Amino acid sequence: MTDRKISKPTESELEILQILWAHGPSTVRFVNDQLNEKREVGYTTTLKLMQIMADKGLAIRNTESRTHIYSAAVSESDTQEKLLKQFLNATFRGSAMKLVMQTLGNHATSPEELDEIKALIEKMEKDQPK
Amino acid sequence: MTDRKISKPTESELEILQILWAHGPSTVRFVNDQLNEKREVGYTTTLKLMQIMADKGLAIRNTESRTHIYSAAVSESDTQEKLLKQFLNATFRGSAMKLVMQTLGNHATSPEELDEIKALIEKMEKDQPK
DNA sequence: TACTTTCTACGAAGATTTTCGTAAATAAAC
DNA sequence: GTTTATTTACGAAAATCTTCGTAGAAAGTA
Repeated sequence: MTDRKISKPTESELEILQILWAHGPSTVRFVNDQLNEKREVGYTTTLKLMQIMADKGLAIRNTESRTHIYSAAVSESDTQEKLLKQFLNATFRGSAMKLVMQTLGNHATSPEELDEIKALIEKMEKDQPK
Repeated sequence: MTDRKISKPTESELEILQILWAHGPSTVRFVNDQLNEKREVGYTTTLKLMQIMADKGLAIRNTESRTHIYSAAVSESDTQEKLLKQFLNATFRGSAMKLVMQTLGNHATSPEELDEIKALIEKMEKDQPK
């Protein structure tokens, strides 16, 4: 169905989107091979999921040749932003700060990355001073 | 079933956990009322969910009085940490930095909170210098 | 050409999650 | 004491998500 609003991808759909974002337009075979590097998935399972994604408007498919080519129809950053918002509300009751603190505290971040984050914070403080 | 490993809460279960974390041990009636401030949910729906949560080990119930009292059986921070890890991998392919940047960039954070985050970063850099 | 492989379409089974109706027990109200 | 309201238990329907089997078309191979 060509729905007005694009629905939130399921976990499996997100997995496929990650592959499409990382590798660009791909065949079902390629996506399935990628998935199978992590876990066993049947070919028709992947096919069906990608067809559903095309239906939902999450992917676009080019049917010119017999082997269809699928591409992501939603951008990575838009999707991340939307999912982040939901996750933030559902899991951290909307507290961006708690999420950031928890992330920094528990997940590896290089000194360069920390500097980059600090720079962003300082920029934000400058733009909107106390 | 008393399962060894406590399973990841579903969205609805997480919603209920949030209420239990925020308000402490509660009755089904109270939780249902809280839920209904956001959206319409039937009483027996909430009851069933909470019974399932007790089965799964996500909640503990006290059945001493007729009106059972449920409490969270998992801690808020442990659950956040577990869910964050999964979300980070699924949505940001494991890049903690991208998630932090995206969060700071798009979600309101007060100057005080920004300072607190900056302080954490500086502490991390001191503990593990370049 | 005949055989094999690869691909899409389709439908449906399986699994999980969410919802609720009904019944029975207990408590409260009259 | 009878009626009404509240609560739990149970089961199953509904909704969503995941998986795959089968069939047929198209392409490749001997």
